[in-house]
Amino acid sequence: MSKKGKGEKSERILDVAEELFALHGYDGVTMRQISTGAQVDVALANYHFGKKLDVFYAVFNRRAELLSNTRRELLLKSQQDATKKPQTLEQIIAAFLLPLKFAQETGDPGWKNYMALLAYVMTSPIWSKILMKDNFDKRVGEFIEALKLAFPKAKDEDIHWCYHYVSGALALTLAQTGRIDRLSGGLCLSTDFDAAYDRMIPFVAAGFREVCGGK
Amino acid sequence: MSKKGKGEKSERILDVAEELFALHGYDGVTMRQISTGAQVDVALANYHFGKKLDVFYAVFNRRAELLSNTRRELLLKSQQDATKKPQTLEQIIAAFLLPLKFAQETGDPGWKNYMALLAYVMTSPIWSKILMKDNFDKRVGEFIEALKLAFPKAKDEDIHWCYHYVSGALALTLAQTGRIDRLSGGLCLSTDFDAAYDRMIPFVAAGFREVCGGK
DNA sequence: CACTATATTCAACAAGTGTTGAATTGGCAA
DNA sequence: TTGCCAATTCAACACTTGTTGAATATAGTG
Repeated sequence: MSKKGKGEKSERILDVAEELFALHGYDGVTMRQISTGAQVDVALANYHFGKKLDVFYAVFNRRAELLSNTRRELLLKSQQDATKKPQTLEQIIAAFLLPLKFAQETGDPGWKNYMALLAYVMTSPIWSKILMKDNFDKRVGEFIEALKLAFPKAKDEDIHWCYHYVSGALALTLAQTGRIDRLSGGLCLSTDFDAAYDRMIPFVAAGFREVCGGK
Repeated sequence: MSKKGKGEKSERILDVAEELFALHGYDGVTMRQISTGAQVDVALANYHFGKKLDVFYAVFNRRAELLSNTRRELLLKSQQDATKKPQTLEQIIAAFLLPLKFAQETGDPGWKNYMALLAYVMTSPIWSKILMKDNFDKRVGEFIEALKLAFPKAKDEDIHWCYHYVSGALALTLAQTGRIDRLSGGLCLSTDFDAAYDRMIPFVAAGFREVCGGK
């Protein structure tokens, strides 16, 4: 039914590629590592997706749309709930962050790898320009518009910088580098997205109120 | 005088490698790209530094110590200034962030590349484990101790997560991906570290106070 | 000058890279 | 059966990779 990659081997290739790209980056992964990991011939990935670059794109796009749609749904839903008044700041931020938490809770272990891949793309000077503009920038635009409504007196400059900090805190969380595990002596775990998001929302909400005006 | 790499060609190699590694990552750069960029033979980098991995380490370590020392100096200085009472939260955060701003202001264009490299290392699941433990983790430990003094009632868990958010906001700023430029329509610039740090300090300070207790 | 140690280049190797055209398999329809 | 198309494997290609040992240049010292 789907346009590309019907077979199960095709999805296995994407799964393995997802994990490897997330861990080693685009250039740190070879087609043979992918194919041996998926237990298929080296030529099969090329047959299904085209060049190595297209494999990378296929991996990235596979879950991008789903994530983007969930974000929009949550944002719209919270807008409808708060009929008259603008949404609360926490609602806006939650609509932006929680879809990642929900994806994690589906149980599909591939999401964990995809989030690390997303962090890799977000922080790369090269990939961020190529891959973030299609799906993600549109949602970010809506997110920023909602923030402008929540802080009508704030300068656009301030809102964009504050969003930038949220984006950074999120990216490092998605990356799951394990650094917080070591620094905290095991008290905090990189993979504990519940703990991460529960604190991140009040943290960045307070930051927004401080920088973008009282309210 | 220095133990390694006296010649100017040797430094040219590090400069070019620094720029390329920051942009493309470790695996995205070849020894020949480095050598042609530095206008030297391909074997020279091996002669001076050893294997490709050692070149990468040499690039990273060249400025790591200097940065780490500046951080300690600023942290100690602010501790002495506020003799009795613990430092203000803003002082602690500034001691952590401003050394990067100062390095930028030296005029050496290499620092810009090094910061992108630092972001690459910080967000990489692999490199962060290898490279951050020597110089940086020690300073982070002192930083977190100072935060514990500033928030004596806070749970260690909360402090570590909040530091994690600061670290993420910093990393994405250092990466200079140019994304904020595009999203803001040119209103904000990735390379404008002044604008980034001036807002980042009050932003994360408010976040800390929210999550780690009133004060 | 000669001697020496360092710095730099030259030439080449073995291994690994992405990619592709041909060959093979497998299932399904006529 | 036969034919057909998609999926998969096989084998190989041209090219690039990191690395190294030998050769050459350079500069400092006696």
